[in-house]
Amino acid sequence: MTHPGTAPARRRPGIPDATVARLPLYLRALHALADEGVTRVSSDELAARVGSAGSPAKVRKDLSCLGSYGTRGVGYDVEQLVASISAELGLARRWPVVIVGVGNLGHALAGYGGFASRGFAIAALFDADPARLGEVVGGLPVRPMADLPVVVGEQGGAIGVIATPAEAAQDVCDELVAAGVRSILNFAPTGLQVPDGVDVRKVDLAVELQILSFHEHRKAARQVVPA
Amino acid sequence: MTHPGTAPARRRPGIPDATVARLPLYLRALHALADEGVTRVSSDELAARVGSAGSPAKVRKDLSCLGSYGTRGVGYDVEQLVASISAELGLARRWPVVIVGVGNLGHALAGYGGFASRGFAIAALFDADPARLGEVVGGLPVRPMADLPVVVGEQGGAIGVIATPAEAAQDVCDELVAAGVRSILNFAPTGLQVPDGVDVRKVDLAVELQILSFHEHRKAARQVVPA
DNA sequence: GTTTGTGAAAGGATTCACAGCA
DNA sequence: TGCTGTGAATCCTTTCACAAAC
Repeated sequence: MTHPGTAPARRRPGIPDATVARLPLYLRALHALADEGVTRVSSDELAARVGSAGSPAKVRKDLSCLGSYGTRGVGYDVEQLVASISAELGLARRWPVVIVGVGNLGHALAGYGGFASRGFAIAALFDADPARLGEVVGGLPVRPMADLPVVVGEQGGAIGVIATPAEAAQDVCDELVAAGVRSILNFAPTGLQVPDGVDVRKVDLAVELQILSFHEHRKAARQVVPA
Repeated sequence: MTHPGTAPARRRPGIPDATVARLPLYLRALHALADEGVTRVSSDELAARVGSAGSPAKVRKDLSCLGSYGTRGVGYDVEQLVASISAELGLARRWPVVIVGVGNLGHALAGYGGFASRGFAIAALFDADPARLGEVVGGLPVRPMADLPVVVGEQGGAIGVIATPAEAAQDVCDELVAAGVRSILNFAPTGLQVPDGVDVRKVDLAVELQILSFHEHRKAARQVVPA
């Protein structure tokens, strides 16, 4: 910190991306700790809980971005950290999520309980296939794409989830952006072009497997030709 | 390259992780190009196809790890690159995948066509719930966890996918490792402890949304208090 | 002229290691 | 004594920029 002795926490002129990506993992672990009745945790313990992505030094550096919520010689207050990270991630508000594409994956997402418990509310489901319209999935009716701007407008913004086949993804993406969505989670196995100011994160199941495949392949090679 | 004029491609004393994570994206884009009948591609064009994760310089550096498969002034041969990346990722072989947990998400994964077309074969489905045993999902019967070592043994190794609730994930992970699985894709929202030599990749849907939430939150703040 | 391949520079992220505080 | 907070050092990644090759 630049100078000591003033307000307890000043922080945050830009949190590194790598840290932002880990804050949700800490939050997850802290909620689990809270459920177990634990009230204090050290950087060592928290790192262990997070698994392979965590080291004690990383935990401390990451958390120091939020201000000083730890006590030397003792550790961090679980409840306080939960509050601080939640605030930083913008989870004070419950974000509306719209899911486009109600195939296999869309169904699974619509039925996933983990969203509600972690700050998100599924606001609506959409599908381009007229045959699916009106079908009720996870308690919500499937709506036509034409309704998208209305729903996003009503919600005052939303996070968009693309769960369509690859061929449809760019069109859907364009429609989401036109409707005012500025954050998109893309499950379709294709890259998306978006204007500045729109964030896209992608999850491609086959890509994850291929990365594992690379390492598995290497391990196998190492056994045959050791050293 | 250290010295010119010898064999056409020498390569690969360790590919950086960041590059490994992008090779599947290039492969995806190249397959799409091939389907369109395109036979040559430049680093600029490939970068554009990959979307936000690509820059021409990155493409060139990444591909240079595989050896020299480009032609200056012309670009890369699509077919040759597909072959070269596939080989590097170990996709000559079709990897068996075992899925544990046949809930919402497990169903979606079992029914996902994208695995087969991209180098993977679902070898078996498992669930700890006796009520689900024998149920047929995506053409495969749900089997008891006790069968896991047999199946992994028969296949000579496999990639494990954990699609269970968080509470069960660590136990399932231990069983997978005990059965000989050394590469795991974890969809359960919890960190996993694994011994050395086992790779874990994780996909947590709520975590992805929370990262988007952070940026959305920031964007909103920026509008209210503009610089 | 065009586009690759690659050193060199710049920018981030992680780890180290220890001062500072409870 | 124990554990946080943090500069310094290290490592990894990305970008730049240009010579070499077509």
